[in-house]
Amino acid sequence: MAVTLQDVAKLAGVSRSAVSRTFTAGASVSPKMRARVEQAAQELGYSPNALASSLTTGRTKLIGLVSNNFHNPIFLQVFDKFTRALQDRGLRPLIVNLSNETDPSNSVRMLRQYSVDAVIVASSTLPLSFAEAFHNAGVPVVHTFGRPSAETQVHVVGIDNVECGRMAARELVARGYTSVAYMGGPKTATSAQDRFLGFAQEMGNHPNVKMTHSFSAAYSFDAGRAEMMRLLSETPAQAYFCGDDVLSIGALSAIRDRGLQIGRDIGVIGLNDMEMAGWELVDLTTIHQPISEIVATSVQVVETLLSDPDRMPEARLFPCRVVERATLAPRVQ
Amino acid sequence: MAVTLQDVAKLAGVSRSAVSRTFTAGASVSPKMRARVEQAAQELGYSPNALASSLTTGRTKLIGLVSNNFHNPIFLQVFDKFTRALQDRGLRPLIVNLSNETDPSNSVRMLRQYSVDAVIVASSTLPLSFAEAFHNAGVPVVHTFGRPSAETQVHVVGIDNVECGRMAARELVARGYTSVAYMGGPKTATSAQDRFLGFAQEMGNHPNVKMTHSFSAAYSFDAGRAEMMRLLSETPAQAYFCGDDVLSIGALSAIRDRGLQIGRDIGVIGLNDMEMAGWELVDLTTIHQPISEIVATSVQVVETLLSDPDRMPEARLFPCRVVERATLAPRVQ
DNA sequence: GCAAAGTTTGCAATCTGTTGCAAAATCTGT
DNA sequence: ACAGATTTTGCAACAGATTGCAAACTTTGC
Repeated sequence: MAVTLQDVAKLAGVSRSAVSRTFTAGASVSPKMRARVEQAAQELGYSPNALASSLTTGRTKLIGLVSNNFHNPIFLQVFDKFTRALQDRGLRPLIVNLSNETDPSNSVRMLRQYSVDAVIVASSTLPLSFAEAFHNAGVPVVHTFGRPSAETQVHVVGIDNVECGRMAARELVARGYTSVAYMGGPKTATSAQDRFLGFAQEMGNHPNVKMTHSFSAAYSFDAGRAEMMRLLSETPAQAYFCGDDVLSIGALSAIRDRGLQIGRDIGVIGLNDMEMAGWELVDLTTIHQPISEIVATSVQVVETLLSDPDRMPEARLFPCRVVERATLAPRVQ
Repeated sequence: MAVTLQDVAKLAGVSRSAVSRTFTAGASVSPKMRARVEQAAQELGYSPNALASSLTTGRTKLIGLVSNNFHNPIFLQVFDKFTRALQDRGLRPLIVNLSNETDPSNSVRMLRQYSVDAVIVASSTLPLSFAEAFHNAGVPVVHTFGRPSAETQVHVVGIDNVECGRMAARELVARGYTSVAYMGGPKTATSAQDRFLGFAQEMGNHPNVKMTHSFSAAYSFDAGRAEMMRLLSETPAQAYFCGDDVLSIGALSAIRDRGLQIGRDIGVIGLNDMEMAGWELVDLTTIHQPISEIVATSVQVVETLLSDPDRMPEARLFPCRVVERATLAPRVQ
């Protein structure tokens, strides 16, 4: 059914090599030859088989894009940007949905079977070991939204979660709250841990402000709402740093339900600055995470890794900034 | 670097065919042989090269998943379900993000180069011709969320948008509104057209109720908000059927901004029943679209198409139902 | 224990394309 | 028009697997 190199060669009356070369950038073909081949190819509707060529070249241009985060709307943006950036460079994203997996070995095997040229692990909740499994299998890998670490061999692109924790803490202190809390994502997520670390660290500088903390079950609306419900039934803090916007929105929902007024009775600051955070009915004060830059950089790193797979691993962390909206009390002069 | 069939064969002291057969389900290998090969494979960490095998078998197990909808949160659910359903069947989704494309030919070419076994077009805004382009290229295709048509050769899985339009109209009439409107998605989207068709058709049975309509720029929050802003500055209807939940939420935002009370002053009914529609701060009355079934069926159809590519095309449409929440006036007795 | 039937195995061709190498063709300068 | 340099072309081997076929083995029935 499909038309092959062979068919084109026959029709054009030339060797198979000639056809191959017309479709290989930088190969030596005379204009005359090229014209003849292209004519024949046109006629037959030929287009080269990328998989067959990958056999000899050792390059598939397939990039594994693995994530376990298919419930947080921010990841739709992430996927959008990733898929576009990759295809703009002629690379093809092969998606792996890890939602229930805890064991990397399956995905490693599968992606190796498809000879992906590299893997992007896009998750702030997967442990370092996950990305490392790819590295150990000899596949270049970048961990987007990962935790940087001196000992690892994997490239990391993301934000400094510890610094974000500090930033949130400073922000709450500056608003004059005297009792604050961290309501994190799942305890096992590196991002949840690091954000807490920074938060607690900064609060250490303000012994007169009371600090508590807790973790919720997932980075999801329901988890945020449930956790805030629980907190409100005890003695709540004056303001919360929620580990993520969608968690924050869940928390806001619980707070409203209790008839408390957000911003005045109780403050919330999130993290991510997802599109929805700016919607009038949410209007969430949050820490902006520069998703576009993170994704763009990740793809860039992948690209350099393609030509230089053993390049020294580095961590590329982007600065964040707080976006002031309506869920915190005004700054104290 | 990579270990091949050859290497395993050598180590096990058997022919390459033997190794190939141990890794091919249903091939004839003695238990003794199999054990020996598996032992050797284990030792070398061998796993077969899916791409090389696809050369001879003509099957890649790659499924093109093409969409242009990376801004509507409902599509994160869609991707989640698709990627899982596919990988549960040993199929691999190769994503194509079409956001800016209008010409199918690029994606057709690209997916043919990668020899995808089939394509899923997941979009309610792309024209029929898009999916047909794949069919014409000889690639089995199912159009999820597409518009069924008697003349086409492509399989369609989705909902009956015309019926949904009628359903919305009946619902608004039952609430006693005397002036209603349709605020659709982009005029070029088949879903927006069909929903309007049904809406207008049903309203034809109620000449005493005034009906108007308009289309917005996209299925997005911003578009919904902008369009509702515009409508409110003229003489708004009492209730709106918005073509989609995210559009509805945009509209709600505009309505609140005007200081109008939702449900009492002005009614809104959406379509999709996205997760967010159930969040307390949204609480949107909407028409539920059974995403899970639609996706599951789409993948099923793809699977049957793999073994029987020329199977008669059919449309599989799922019933929808309205989910009553807080954005419409109560039903009139 | 033997022939017939049934299994398992290996050989060699095949899938589609790339590439090093040497032969053929073309170009250059005079 | 010719030698020498340069470019273009085709041959044949190769990438990593699968598979029809026939040879080699096992099993079965008697």
